[in-house]
Amino acid sequence: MKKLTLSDYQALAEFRYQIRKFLRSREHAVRATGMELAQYQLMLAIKGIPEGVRPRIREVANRLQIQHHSAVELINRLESGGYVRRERAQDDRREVLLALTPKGERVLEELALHHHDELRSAAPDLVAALRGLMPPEKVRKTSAAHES
Amino acid sequence: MKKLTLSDYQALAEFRYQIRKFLRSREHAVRATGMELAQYQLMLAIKGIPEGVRPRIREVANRLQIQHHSAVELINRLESGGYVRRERAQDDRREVLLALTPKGERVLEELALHHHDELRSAAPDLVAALRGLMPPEKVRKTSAAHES
DNA sequence: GCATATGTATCGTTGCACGATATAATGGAG
DNA sequence: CTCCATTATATCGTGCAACGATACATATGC
Repeated sequence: MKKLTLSDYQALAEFRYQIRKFLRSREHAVRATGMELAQYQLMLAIKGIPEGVRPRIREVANRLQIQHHSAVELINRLESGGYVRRERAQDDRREVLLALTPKGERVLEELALHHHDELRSAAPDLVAALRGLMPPEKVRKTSAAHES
Repeated sequence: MKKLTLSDYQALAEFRYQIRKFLRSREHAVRATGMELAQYQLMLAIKGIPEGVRPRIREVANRLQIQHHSAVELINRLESGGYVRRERAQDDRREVLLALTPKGERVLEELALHHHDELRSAAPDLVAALRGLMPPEKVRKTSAAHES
């Protein structure tokens, strides 16, 4: 099995650094509204849930890739903050459906707009950092790009 | 100021989901060795530090984009686990230089190898997800696109 | 030598996430 | 219809990560 060279380690570390710088500024933006990053992400998961999928706790937990009871805790905090509302499903009364409150919608919109812009402007750097990890010969075509 | 459409929210949520799935599998790989993700990342930051930069605590904290005292705590745990060694700098005795122990090197190599492979195979999907966030017309050239 | 800056460490707190376990509702086997 | 396994949610106790405030040590300029 092949070994990593020092510059492989450097590329990994550099990629992580770039991602993290981006994440960090988002963290600050989120905190400035009085929420935590994980809470914003949960709200985003509710809002951005694919068509036809019901916003149950389990579903949202899956989208966030956390245990369902971690989601429960996040939702408890979000509900206390007045960002999110729980609602028992009527057909299957085990299910709890989630909805954003008007306050939640407002905050989410502001943050997501910022997030969207930032991500779009960071995208080229992220792509470049990913290229740094690829074998040198294959760098040119990242995925489907029929080069210039 | 422009508003986000529902599909913008879905794209953001989807991107987050894809990243997170990747991150999660790494988390599991790291935990399986008895470490936490953040601890692995700190070790990677030590190993992958740019040439000519000394692995001081402050420096590493900067690379991780955390407060220096958060790094101190991570390092305390890493040192207890025998992954990392502290060493006072001789010229400036305020500085603490970090080095991986043989055990740390071994674990890091194994994890980073796995990480490197995974990241390389996930790269096209990540790039594709990033494209999903770009305006449809500008999709072709990911980075250097000067407007239409 | 002393004030100030810089680097590291400690304390107390909060949030996140987890495993284990509990409670509630559903649905199927008999 | 009753019992039981399954599914969905919630609670409890724990550990890690990160933070702000603060303290301590060393270095450097005046």
